[in-house]
Amino acid sequence: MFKRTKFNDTLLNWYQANKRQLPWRETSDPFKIWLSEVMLQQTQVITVIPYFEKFITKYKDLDALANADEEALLKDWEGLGYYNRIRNFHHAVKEVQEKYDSKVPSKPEEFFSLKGVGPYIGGAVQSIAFNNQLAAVDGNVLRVMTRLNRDNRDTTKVSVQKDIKNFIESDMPLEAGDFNQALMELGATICTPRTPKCVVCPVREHCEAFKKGEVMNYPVKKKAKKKAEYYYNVFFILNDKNEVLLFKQEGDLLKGMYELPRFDVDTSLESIEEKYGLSLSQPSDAIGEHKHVFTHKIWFMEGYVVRTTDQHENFISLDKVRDLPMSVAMQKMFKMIDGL
DNA sequence: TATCCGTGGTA
DNA sequence: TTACCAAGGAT
Repeated sequence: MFKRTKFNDTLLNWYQANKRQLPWRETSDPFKIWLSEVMLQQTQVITVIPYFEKFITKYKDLDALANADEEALLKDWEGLGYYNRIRNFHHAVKEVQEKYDSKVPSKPEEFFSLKGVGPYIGGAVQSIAFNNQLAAVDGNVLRVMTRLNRDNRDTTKVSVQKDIKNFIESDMPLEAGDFNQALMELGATICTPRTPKCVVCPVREHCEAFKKGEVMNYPVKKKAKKKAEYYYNVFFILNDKNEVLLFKQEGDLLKGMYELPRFDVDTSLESIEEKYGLSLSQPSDAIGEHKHVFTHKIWFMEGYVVRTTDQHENFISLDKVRDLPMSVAMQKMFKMIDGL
């Protein structure tokens, strides 16, 4: 273990002199700080910035977002991924509106009970917005701490993350929010995964891995599973008014987003006709193909055009399609029929 | 606890 | 190309 007191001071001083100007650092509004942390979950700063600006412009305060329609929020979130984040945030914000008079709870136990608030977001918001003495342990912090301590435990384990959180909180500086952000900032800009800039690291004298020349050995984590591959035919089912058949996605993946009919490649046209109660023309030749990579799976999609003269309540004019929340996978499919 | 959730960037 | 990673949480 390294000497925490001196380390804390050195890191805080480095942070004050080197911190990046980020939009969410220009506000003290707990609602906006919370929103930024939800967006930043598993998402890079550079990606989040334009979405954060759009949201705080469109939703000025907690009530504005609480009163918004879920579909409008999903549309604004479109392209950011992990769509349950905004659905959970919407749910949580409505709970704050009802139970806490639209004021973000400054009591950790109340805040942690809200949907989508886990150890990281809870610690981050409570420390940054209310200066509660809690750690915010993200991937940056895990990397920094395991290098400092030559901690070779598997950081994908929640138990290890929890232990590191406790270690940080055992000697938390008074400026808890700044300290959490300092640890993350160090990880994001100096103590990076592939090419850490140890030569300019303000705390390298405290770093056991640096002293041993083993920085690249940390963090230790279990290898990711290979992605499962799925092969689909995706259908543009068009009626005589040139409207397209579209459905709101159910299940876990992309829940709430709209999608074209998507079937395993060996699905017969007859079973599709039966499912929708439509009489369909023979599919066109494939109009394009697209590979889409998710965290745990890969979709290989091939697009086809099919015609029908039958009625169905899910036909939507192509003009209105762009107003619906749509995953990037489906956006790429729709580019195949531009000009059709 | 292990697995599932999006998307874009990098070496 | 492949694998990894990014201010993680729910189940």
